[in-house]
Amino acid sequence: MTTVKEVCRLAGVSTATVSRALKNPELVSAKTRERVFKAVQESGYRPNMLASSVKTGKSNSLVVLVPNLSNPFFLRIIQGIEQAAHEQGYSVLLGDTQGEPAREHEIAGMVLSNRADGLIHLDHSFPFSANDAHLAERVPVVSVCERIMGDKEFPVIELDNYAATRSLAKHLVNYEHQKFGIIAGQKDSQIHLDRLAGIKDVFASEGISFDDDMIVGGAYSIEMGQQGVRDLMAKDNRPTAILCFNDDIALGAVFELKRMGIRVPQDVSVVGFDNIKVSAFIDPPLTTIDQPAHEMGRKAVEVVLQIINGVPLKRSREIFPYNMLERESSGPVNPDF
Amino acid sequence: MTTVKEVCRLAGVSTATVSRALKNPELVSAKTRERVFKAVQESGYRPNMLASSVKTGKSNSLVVLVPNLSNPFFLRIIQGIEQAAHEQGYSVLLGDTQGEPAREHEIAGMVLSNRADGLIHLDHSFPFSANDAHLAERVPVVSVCERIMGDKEFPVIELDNYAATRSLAKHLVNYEHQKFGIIAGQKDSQIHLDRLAGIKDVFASEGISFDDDMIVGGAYSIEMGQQGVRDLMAKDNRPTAILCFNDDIALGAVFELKRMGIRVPQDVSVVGFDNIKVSAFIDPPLTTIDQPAHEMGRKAVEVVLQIINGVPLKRSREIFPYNMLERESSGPVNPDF
DNA sequence: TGGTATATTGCAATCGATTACATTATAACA
DNA sequence: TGTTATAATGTAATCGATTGCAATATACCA
Repeated sequence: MTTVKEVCRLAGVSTATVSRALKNPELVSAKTRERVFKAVQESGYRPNMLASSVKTGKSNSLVVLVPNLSNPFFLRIIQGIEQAAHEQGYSVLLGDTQGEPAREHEIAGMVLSNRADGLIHLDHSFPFSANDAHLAERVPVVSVCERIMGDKEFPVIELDNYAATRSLAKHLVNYEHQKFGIIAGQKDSQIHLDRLAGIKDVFASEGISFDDDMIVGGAYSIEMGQQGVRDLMAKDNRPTAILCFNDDIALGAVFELKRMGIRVPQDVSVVGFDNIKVSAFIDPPLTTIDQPAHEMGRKAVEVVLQIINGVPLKRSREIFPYNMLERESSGPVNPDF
Repeated sequence: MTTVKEVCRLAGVSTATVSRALKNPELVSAKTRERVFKAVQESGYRPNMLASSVKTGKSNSLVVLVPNLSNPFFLRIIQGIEQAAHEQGYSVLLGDTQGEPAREHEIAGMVLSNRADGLIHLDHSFPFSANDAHLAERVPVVSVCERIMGDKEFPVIELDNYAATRSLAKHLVNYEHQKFGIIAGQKDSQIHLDRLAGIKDVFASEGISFDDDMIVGGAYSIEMGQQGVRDLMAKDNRPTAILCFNDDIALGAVFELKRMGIRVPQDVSVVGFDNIKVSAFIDPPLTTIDQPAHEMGRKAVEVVLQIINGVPLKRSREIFPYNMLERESSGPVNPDF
């Protein structure tokens, strides 16, 4: 591999000059600069990023922890992250944890071993091992769309989940629905509680009775949506409206309802959450909450870089606006169902 | 940050011993080893990966070039890559190029600057800039699902695209279809040619006339599928069967056909390619070619690591088996359409 | 117990950059 | 032209690890 030495030889200057010519050209005379550039060109020299990182102490990369790469919603966030990071000269390390704590610890450890300067977490778990917990104090961490559990409060980029599900619930209540079902994702997270609270508060103020028995689910997947529908429809008071805590669940729910011969939305209304791309193109198009995932990803980079650079944060919680998209999967209640 | 020095101090040994205790424990006596471990524990020491990478010359990471992160098919490949990489102690750098050559060059440059040891390319473009082309000679590169254009032949992990589209075409011909439309993705790639050849050869041997005029498209997106359907249906001889070159296109095609009041598959059959997750859950479920994307991603890692480690490759082209999934978006021709 | 083989450990060079400090060249000015 | 301020360059230390070689400690054997 060609190193700076080779360039020195070709240009007849010292390593210091080469380094300066490339990083701080203004410190080097125009003549020498040209000579160095030509030597770089000739030799095909590329500075060894790792070596410079050792010296500067910055790896110029961020690591992103994803609970499950197959969820297309995360993709939009990651895309935003990747773009913003690149604009700032950072590269993105990807870690798919599959929800396994061991993997999380391992990947989060990258920040501790100088492989990454900061961590963006797309899940609610505390990503470090108990052993490393105290080390995590000094590590730049931001979470997106979820709040990280545990003692330490990390900055978070999120949606007003409470208000968003309120909107959804009101939307359905306006259509005269009285009997509801909920297919949730992971139930141990803060966003689950927020979303549930939003719904229940609407029910309470509208005088709609709701039993926790009508909450099913447990994972953010299409299959969970199918299973959830089967569970709900087996109950005594079948719901006429189903709130799904993400679009994958809603997709599965719609699919399963239709398979069972139940019409959407004529018999049962279904609403989702996230607005993944396909939601607009299924039959019927899904009523859902649009999260500005791309922008949220970008914001996460902005915030984590502020922490890295020691810029004080204006606030530790960035709340993004949501947008309820009323499409055709929800409609007036069917009294005969 | 705690460095090896701190551990030395606590354990009362030299840096060499600490390094060995951690990397080659068998070279250190049990007693000292324990002392070192305890010191590591106490100090919360984490070896600086970058520093060790400088010395060893290996970054232990791979960079993945994705043309467009919003295509869910890539996700499955990336997931396979990420898993396999992690199992081998490698981490994955993600680069979303958005098809922009400048971005590609920049990201591919990571391998040249020692930031990554190898490159996995999910597109057909030659990823290096003209300037770096000669440097690319010594760089471990593998492509997945696409063949990289240019003089140099890189190892490739791919499907037998020719045979796969043959199967699709035969499947439709068996249903007595005579009038076909194709909605393609990027038309300048090898896989496009392979897929087209497969279809045309079936047509030729079956005596079906086909005009290139019936090939529309140009991008692998849902919107392209919609546009493609509009283009095809505006033609004099409307097709009764449409071959889409990926599932996103097919999704858009099905959506648009239904929107136009054309039934799928009763009036028009639609087939896709890739088998993304949702394809099984739309209405109607999509007939498509299942690519073992996850396995292909894993294979890509295996191959690129072989190149990195100087293990001679058995073959430079790994062909994976495809699987045609006959679902409900395709059926017998409707003579009255 | 003495001597050799082997297991442990430390010293110091090294990886490929960056950068503080020292030195030399150039410019500016009286 | 001599002096001083400034620009340009070089020397060598440094970042935090790894590792070849040398030195020392222990084990083994006669």
